[in-house]
Amino acid sequence: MNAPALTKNQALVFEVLEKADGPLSAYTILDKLRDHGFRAPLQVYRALEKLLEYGVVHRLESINAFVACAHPEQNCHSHGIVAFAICESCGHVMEFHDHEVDHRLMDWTRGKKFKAEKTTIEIRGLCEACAA
Amino acid sequence: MNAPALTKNQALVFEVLEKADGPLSAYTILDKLRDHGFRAPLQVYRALEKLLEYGVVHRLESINAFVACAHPEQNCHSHGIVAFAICESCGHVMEFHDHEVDHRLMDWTRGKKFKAEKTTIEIRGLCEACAA
DNA sequence: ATCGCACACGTTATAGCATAACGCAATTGA
DNA sequence: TCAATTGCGTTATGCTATAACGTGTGCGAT
Repeated sequence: MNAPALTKNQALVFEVLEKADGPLSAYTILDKLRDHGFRAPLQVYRALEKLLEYGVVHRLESINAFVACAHPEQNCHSHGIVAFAICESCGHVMEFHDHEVDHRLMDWTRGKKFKAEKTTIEIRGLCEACAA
Repeated sequence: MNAPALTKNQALVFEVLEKADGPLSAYTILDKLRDHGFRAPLQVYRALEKLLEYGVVHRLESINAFVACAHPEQNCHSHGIVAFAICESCGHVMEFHDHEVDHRLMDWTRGKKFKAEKTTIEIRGLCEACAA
């Protein structure tokens, strides 16, 4: 799923996420875009839905927030499972991939004949700076 | 964290989760316990908080639901990271552990000096029966 | 014994996250 | 040109979770 040109709303939402230095909730995004004419949550959620589909934005399930992909130039969907480390103090998020983890999880699903659609890996804790 | 004797509310909530053959939302639990005097969400959330702490219940972040631990006789917290495969069709959940995955994620966090507190691994898709 | 503390509990209210359902406008392609 | 698709705006609603307050009970320390 490669990203076609973004619509106005999608571009606005993406821009907000890119500029943020951490994940944002849909409602926070909404607030940041009120000056640009956003009035309702659905405007944000609809844009997010597409951005997620294009792979340029990730959803952090454990904190109900969204974050711009760390390397949007490539197609993130081709990197296998994306994992996140989320600092609960400063809110910073690190995105990474580990093919061995992918492999082990795929082994498991294959063994169970489970058809995986979407896998979430999120580590919450304290980043180096905050743990000190 | 080993489980002390459960209080009345905790026992009721745990029983509901044990009898269910899939994850339940807090509000679904609430509805099932109205006959036992439950009136408000907090009664459920407070019980769940303790049950999570004792390791006899897991929270599924990606679907905002709760499920009884698959092997509550042991202390689940001692098994390393718990992973879940969640069927989006029938709602069934499989719980598993993979020490190699744990190891890889721990390697990563150690490398980044990230202090992990809680790790979520959830695979959503279709179970064997539903994929057929 | 009784005071103080910790903890479970009950209740009301509110905050935060997400989607349903309707209608309109622009685009596209048969 | 007509039908289908997609994006957009709006109102309303539903689901998830917690804040804040007060009550009662058990239990150890003085």
